[in-house]
Amino acid sequence: MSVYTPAEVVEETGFSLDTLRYYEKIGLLERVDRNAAGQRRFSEEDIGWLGMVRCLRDTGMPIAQMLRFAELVRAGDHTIPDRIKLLEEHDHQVRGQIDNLAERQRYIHNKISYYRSLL
Amino acid sequence: MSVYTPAEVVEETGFSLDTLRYYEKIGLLERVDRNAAGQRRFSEEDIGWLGMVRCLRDTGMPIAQMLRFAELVRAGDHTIPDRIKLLEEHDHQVRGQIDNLAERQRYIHNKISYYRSLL
DNA sequence: ATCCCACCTGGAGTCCACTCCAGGTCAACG
DNA sequence: CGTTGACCTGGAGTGGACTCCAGGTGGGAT
Repeated sequence: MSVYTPAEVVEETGFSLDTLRYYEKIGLLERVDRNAAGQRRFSEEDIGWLGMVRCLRDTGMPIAQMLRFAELVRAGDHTIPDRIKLLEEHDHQVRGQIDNLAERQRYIHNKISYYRSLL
Repeated sequence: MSVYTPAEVVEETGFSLDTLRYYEKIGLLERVDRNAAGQRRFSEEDIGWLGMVRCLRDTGMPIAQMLRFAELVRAGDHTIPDRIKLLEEHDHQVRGQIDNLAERQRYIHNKISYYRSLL
């Protein structure tokens, strides 16, 4: 089982070291292992979880909801239906965001066309 | 020329009254007319501009950049090429957001499928 | 006439998600 | 052996975008 130093995780996940520490502090990331010197050594699982966190964060999920999801994950397999439900709701949310952006984009295109017509 | 009371603008634009005042205070909204009692009376143009602001805001443009755009608009017609440039750049930004969301959404779908496979 | 409710102003407070800081430890490199 | 430099902790600070508050005015319905 390979482990990752903080610098490697920063590189791998794109989160800053401060953000990783913050996520651990608030419990979004479960207590990360330490080496003898007290330095973090992230596991493969931590990396995987951080991939999920990145996805949820980048699709606009608030930290509070990610925490709820994290708790479901920790609570064990019997929460899988709840996790599916949460992700499906979030998926709808994301679809809504995309549709909304596409619609706003049409407005922007119209505006650009209008401006061009004035030249 | 019809005018709108604050309550009507709130209704029409979906911005809160506090947000409208805030936008005026920072100059995102040009000084709105007042009636004899000092109450705001928004013009048709204000409404139109607020539509643009809503579009830009909802596509994630930071206030600082909206302010730049507002200044271009106020500076007159010779800034139209600059406005087109700004909007085109923002349009790319929005396209990027949409693509990114769509990609993240695939991740979410995979995760949901995976969870379903465990049931 | 009176009462309420929509407004007004300047300024303070809030929320979120980080980000930075001070002061300290350890391992390695030259 | 000294000095980086990567890392640690707890806690304070930041930035963006509002949101709320206190104290006050004015106009319209009853």
